[in-house]
Amino acid sequence: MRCNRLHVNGLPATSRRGILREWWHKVRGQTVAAERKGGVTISQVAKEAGVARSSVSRAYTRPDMLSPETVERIKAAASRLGYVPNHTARALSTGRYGNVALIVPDVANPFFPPMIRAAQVEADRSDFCVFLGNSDEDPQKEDQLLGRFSGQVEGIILASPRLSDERIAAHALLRPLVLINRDVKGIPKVLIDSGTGIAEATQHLADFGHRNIVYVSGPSTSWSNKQRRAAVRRASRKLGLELSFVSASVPSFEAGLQAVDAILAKGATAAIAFDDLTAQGILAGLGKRGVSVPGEFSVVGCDDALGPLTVPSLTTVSSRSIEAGKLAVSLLLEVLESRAVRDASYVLETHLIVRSTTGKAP
Amino acid sequence: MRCNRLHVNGLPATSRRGILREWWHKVRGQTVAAERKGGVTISQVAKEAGVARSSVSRAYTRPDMLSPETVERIKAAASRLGYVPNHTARALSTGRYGNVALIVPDVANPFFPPMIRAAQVEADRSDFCVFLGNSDEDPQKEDQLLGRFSGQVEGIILASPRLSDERIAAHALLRPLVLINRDVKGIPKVLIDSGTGIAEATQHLADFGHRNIVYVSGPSTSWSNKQRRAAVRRASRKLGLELSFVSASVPSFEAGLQAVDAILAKGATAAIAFDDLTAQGILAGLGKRGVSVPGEFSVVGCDDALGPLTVPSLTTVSSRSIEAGKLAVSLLLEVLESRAVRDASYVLETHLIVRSTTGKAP
DNA sequence: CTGTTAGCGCTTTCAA
DNA sequence: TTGAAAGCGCTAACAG
Repeated sequence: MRCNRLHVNGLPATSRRGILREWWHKVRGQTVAAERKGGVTISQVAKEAGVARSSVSRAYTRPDMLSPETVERIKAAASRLGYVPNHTARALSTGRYGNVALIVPDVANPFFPPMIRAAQVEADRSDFCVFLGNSDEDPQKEDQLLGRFSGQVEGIILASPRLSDERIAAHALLRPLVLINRDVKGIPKVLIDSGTGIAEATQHLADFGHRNIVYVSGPSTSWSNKQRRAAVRRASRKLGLELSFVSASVPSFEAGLQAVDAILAKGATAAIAFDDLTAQGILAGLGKRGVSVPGEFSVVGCDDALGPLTVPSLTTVSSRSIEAGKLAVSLLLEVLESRAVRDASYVLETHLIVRSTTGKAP
Repeated sequence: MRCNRLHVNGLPATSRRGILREWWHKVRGQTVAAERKGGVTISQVAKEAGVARSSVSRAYTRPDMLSPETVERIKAAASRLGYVPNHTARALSTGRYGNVALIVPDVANPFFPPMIRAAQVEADRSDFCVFLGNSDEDPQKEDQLLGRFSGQVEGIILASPRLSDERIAAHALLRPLVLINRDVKGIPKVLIDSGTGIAEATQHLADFGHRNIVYVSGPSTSWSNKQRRAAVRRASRKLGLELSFVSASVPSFEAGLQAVDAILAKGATAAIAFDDLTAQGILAGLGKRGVSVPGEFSVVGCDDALGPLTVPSLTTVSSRSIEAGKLAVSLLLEVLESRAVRDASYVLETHLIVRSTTGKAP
């Protein structure tokens, strides 16, 4: 009974097909019908089980609406045919995709992977798949990704966007949107408040007798950067420290390395970097110039992206990126469920993690 | 964790809607119709442009079939309404999803992000979106993800799968599949041959006078682990080194840290670790026990996941994960295009990168 | 409880 | 070059 149906339409199958089919049977033990393009449809199952198509549908979505035996019979027929519900068709019909998108500026920046992972896990718990987008720190690209995704996802999470407030707001009207580390009015967000940690860092340096420090800033369109910059400024003023700025526009090891000359030229004895990657670059540059850390110079990073993994281990500000990823997803799902724009902000505070790259001023 | 401020703007939902709509007009100047569920449809554009729905469709998919003015008129109407083609509906109709999935064991393992990024970029070049899956090093989870994705993607890339050959083969029948760092007969794959690099590493240690070394192995289901293990074994035998094994079943900093006692107990003077994360953990553990590196003990990692970023910088084996990601995608797209299972294997060779964690045997 | 009947938004023959 | 119409596979009223 299994194999006959497809042969009836006459055309001799190529021998290649034959081989494939045999293998199929060995591996899965399913009927030939399943070999077709996409797969078995609801109609075939309906016919096989002798019920209406809607009943098959219900067997999967609202089994409680059917008699147990019917469900049983349908499921049996389905598995006999190797039926798998078509996600896409379902989405078209319900308007629910069961997908969310996550867009980050750079997957390879160690700040993001833990966040991505957390988001992925959380989405999975609610049976959502996640699209990942990498904007390469480019607003244009970000905009483009947003557009491409928005047709097939329930909602979007935008992490550390480099896009303008206006464009973000525009997209937020098309799809539920949740922001991470960006504050746009009316849009739900998760903010990692590195300000608190940065303030502690500044205090920490002052305690060690540093009087002249520099903040090595990150991307100009980054909310986090603005926030951190403001925090050092505020704290320095309060503590009477001399503060100057050096800019490393892209957060990377390279950028930090290249910033070292400028940093040293400022006559500072300590630097607070936009992030750990930059800090690590600075450390490398300092080493290359024979400046010892923390003996002659102190460095603090931000985001605790590398953990205690490096030597000397980096004094940094905790990041909470894992919680942020998880929260963003659950916030998004909540918004989706309530179908209302909850203008919520979760703020995660941070603190200084003292390790080995800071010490007494020389 | 200090205090998390949760601030929710508490306007009643109804009045918010009014405000939202007004804002909409300000920001985008679009019609209220666009506010509806998903967005503007082909029919609305058709009406606006005074043409048939099919023409609107053609304006996007086969503009050459239409007169230039008609296309123009349609595009104009479309942008006036803010029309965006519905990816899902299109997929249902054509059977082409325009998506690929990438499944990795652990996004947060620094080996993968560069690969993910490369894959993402390459897919993007051909206008494909990528689903990201994180299996958490769990075969079950991997299987599950495979199932969930397969209904909405063109093809799947499985990086360093922990799944059995049988299950992989089974999935390969349902969807085009490309493997990274796994060798299953009949399935196209990209292999990073760390064997060459590992052999060099062993030679390097022998040159430094080490006679007793240990290989700290990774996940038992990992193809790369088998390959590396075999490579050290082969090289050690050839060089007449004494070799023992310690197992760190999950590749992580933690696992490396915990393996140190066992390593020291073997009486070895050098260790080759499954990957850089593990190596870094070993380094930390050694430091904790006051064993100096490379003075008293040499360590070599694998995958060059951390670059020269750490201090002392890790002697390791190059990884080529970026090329692997890129290749895997282009291989997959090629398979999709030709609709034939090209049983291709790309093999990327590696080499030793000598940095600062290896030295003369004590 | 279950079947019938419309669609979801788009593509794709087939005619005109 | 364009339009009409028939689906893609599934869900969701609305009747029985």
